[in-house]
Amino acid sequence: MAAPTRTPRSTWIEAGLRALATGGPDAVRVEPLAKELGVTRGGFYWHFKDRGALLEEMLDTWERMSTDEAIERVETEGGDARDKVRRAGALTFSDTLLPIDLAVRDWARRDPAVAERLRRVDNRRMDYARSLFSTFCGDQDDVEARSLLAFSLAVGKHFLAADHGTRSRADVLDTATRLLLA
Amino acid sequence: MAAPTRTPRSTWIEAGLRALATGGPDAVRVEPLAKELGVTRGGFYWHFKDRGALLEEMLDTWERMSTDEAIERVETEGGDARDKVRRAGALTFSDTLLPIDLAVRDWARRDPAVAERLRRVDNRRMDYARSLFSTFCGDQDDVEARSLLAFSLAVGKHFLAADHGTRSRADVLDTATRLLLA
DNA sequence: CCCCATCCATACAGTGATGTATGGATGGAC
DNA sequence: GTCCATCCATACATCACTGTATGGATGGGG
Repeated sequence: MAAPTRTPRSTWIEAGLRALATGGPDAVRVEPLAKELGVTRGGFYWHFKDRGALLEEMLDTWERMSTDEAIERVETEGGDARDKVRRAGALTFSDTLLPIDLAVRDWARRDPAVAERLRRVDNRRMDYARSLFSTFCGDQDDVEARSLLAFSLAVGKHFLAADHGTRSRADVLDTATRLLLA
Repeated sequence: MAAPTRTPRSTWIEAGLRALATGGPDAVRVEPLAKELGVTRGGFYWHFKDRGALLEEMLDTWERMSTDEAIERVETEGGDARDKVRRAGALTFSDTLLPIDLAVRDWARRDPAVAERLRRVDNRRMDYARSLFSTFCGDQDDVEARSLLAFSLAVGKHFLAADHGTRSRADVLDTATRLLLA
C-alpha cells in the first residue's frame, strides 16, 4: 500500500458532474477534464475503463445525492408537512444539484438507461411528496394532482424564460405555492 | 436562372431540427446530416456560411412555428377560453414541436443568445395564456400564478419520469388541469 | 444547342478528441 | 534504504468532423 491518491476517482466524477451541469453529457470529455484538473489523461484510464465508465459512476453519485441524502436532510430539520414540501422544493433543487438535475432530464430523453435512472429518482421523490400532501389532503386523486403540479413547478420554473411584468418570479411562485397548499 | 433546387435550404433546416430534437445541439453536425440526406457536404457550404449559420436559421424557423403559427391555429378553431387553454397546451407542445422545444430549453441554459430567443417565445405564449385566464379569473395575481402553473405543467410533464400507481398520467393531468381552471 | 447559374462530389489540411502502450515518478510500508 | 502499489506523462495510432478549394454535373433560358 503506497502513494497518496493525488487525483482520485471522486475528483474525476465531481469534475464530470460539473461539466455535465454546464454543457450536457457531450461536454463530459476526458481531455478537457484533465486539462481543468491540471493533469493529463494518463491517470484517468487507470481509474476508469473508458469515458462511458465515468458517465456511469457520475450517474451513480447523482442518484445517491438526489434521493436518500436530500430526503434525509429535509426530515432531520423537522417542521410540519407544508414546511417540508417547501424545503424539499428548495433543497432537492439546490444550486449544486439543480443544474445536474436539469441536464440529466434532457439526457434521459435520448438515453433509455438514463431514463430508467431518472424514473427511479423521480418515483422516490414523488413518493415522498405524496406522503407529505396526504397529511393535509384527504382525496387521493387530489394528492396525486398536487404532487405532480408541485413537481412540475419546481422543474418547470427553471426551464421557463417568461417575465411577469411588474411582479417578480418569486412572488408568482409564492402565489402558486399557496394555491397548491390550500 | 437554372437548375432545380435538389436540396434547398429548408431541407437542411428541417433535418437540423430533427437532429436537434433527438440529440440536442451537439448532434446537429453537417457530415451526418448530409449522409442522412444522401448527399455530401458540398451543397451545404453553398447554402450556409458554416454550421453556426444553420443553427441560427433553425432557431428562426422554430421561433416562427412556436408563436404566430401556433397561436393562430388555436384562435381560428374557436371555443371558449378554457377550451383554448386546453388546446393551446396540446397544440403548442405538439408531437413535432415538443421535442424541439425541450431541446431548445436545455440549450438555452448554456447559450445566452438562445436564452434570449426562448425568452421572446415564452413571453408571447405567457401573454396569450394570461389573456385566456383573465376571461374567467378576476384577481391578476391569481391569473399570473395559474398561467405559470399551467405552463410548468405542460413543460414539466415531459421531463418528469415518475409513475402514478394505479392512475394513468392522463388522469392525473386531468385532475391537475381542473384544479387550475376552477 | 449551348450557356451559365445552381447544386453537388471529391480531395485536402487542420482540429480535437479517444483509447493504448509504456516508462517513469512518488512516497508509505517494511 | 529499498520495494512496490499507485498515479501520471508522453507518444502513438485512429477517428470524426470542420471548412476550403476546385472541378464537374444538371438542366432551363436564350
